[in-house]
Amino acid sequence: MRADARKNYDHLLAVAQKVLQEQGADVSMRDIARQADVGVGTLYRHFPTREALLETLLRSSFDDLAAKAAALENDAAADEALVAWLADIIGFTHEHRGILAPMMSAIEDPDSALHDACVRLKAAGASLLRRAQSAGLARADLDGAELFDLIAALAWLREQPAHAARSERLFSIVRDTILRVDR
Amino acid sequence: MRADARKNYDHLLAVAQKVLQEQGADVSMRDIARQADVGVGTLYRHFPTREALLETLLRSSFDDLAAKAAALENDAAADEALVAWLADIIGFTHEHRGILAPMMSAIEDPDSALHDACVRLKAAGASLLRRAQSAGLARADLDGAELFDLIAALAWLREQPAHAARSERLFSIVRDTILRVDR
DNA sequence: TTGATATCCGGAACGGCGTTCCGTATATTT
DNA sequence: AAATATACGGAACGCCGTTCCGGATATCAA
Repeated sequence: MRADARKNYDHLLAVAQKVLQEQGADVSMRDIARQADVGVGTLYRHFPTREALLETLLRSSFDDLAAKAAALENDAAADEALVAWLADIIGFTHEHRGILAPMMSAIEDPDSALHDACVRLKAAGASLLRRAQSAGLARADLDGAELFDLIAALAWLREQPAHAARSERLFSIVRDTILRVDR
Repeated sequence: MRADARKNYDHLLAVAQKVLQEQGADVSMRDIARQADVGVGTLYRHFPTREALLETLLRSSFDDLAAKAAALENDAAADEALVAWLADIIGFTHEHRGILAPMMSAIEDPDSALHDACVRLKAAGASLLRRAQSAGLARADLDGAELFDLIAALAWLREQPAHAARSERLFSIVRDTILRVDR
């Protein structure tokens, strides 16, 4: 990569990080380019799709979430481990406003730059769920896909201004539902 | 209203109904005008916002939902009544793809043409919930706002292609959560 | 140092969007 | 038939995502 290209690439990443954080993941590509004092062509050359940009920006966060999940696999309390990770991932989507929509399309599109990250998250959740189920700490009639749906739904709710106040409340309701073991 | 205006109004409504059903509630206003062989100005004159158009189109559906709720108030089984109505409203949002987003903003915006309809739905759900709670058939630690959130989340999930297959499954999970009475 | 060349940049261009506005046409009333 | 009120169409404005290419710039070879 040519030196000027590298510089632009790094600069774009830095600016995009700030702008995304301020405006949400659905800012216009033009805005990002403008804020970086760069032509829109330059932005698209380095990141051919919005998802490619998001993937690059969030890779470390995704890695963190995966690492956290792996660490929690060894946590003594399988139920608390699962719940803690759920809270993490919902916090993540909330922290990165607007990321949910691209993730939901990415999970269905193997060509999306975000596809792998989503699949990894889903698998990590499924694994934590299975462990909790094996320990008899989570309801048995739930699979990874369903868990992912529940997480996504909670994350979506959290993006709705009208719902903000009830965020923790609904999380705890869903938590109880997941952990409830019929006895 | 002038005769030609009335004609256009009716025609627009008919065309919009068809187009919305085919393309979802987020079709471009231009498309609607085009399909109706009408200038875009004419569409906007009759329906100054997309929400105004949606409200007019769906008014009868909203009324039906309200009437259904009222009828269910007299149903012997308060729990089944609540669940039946939940299924109805989720079916409604699914039938009218794309209606959820405008509804979620409308509920926070008293000036939206959809605001009243949303408030009525929320109130109807809350009422059915209270009745089930009084009968000891629904968990007591849930209020109307939270119920509305749960419905919205399920409706949102149902709009996600990736989730389609698990639609009924998750509905029944949430149903159990709502109806579960700690004993 | 000086070409030559590969690479990269900026921004115009295309088609689409929501929305506003107004000159023109049509219906209604006098 | 003339006057008036009303409604119509679509151009215009400023946004958007995305593509494309002429010109600028960095790198490399001589």
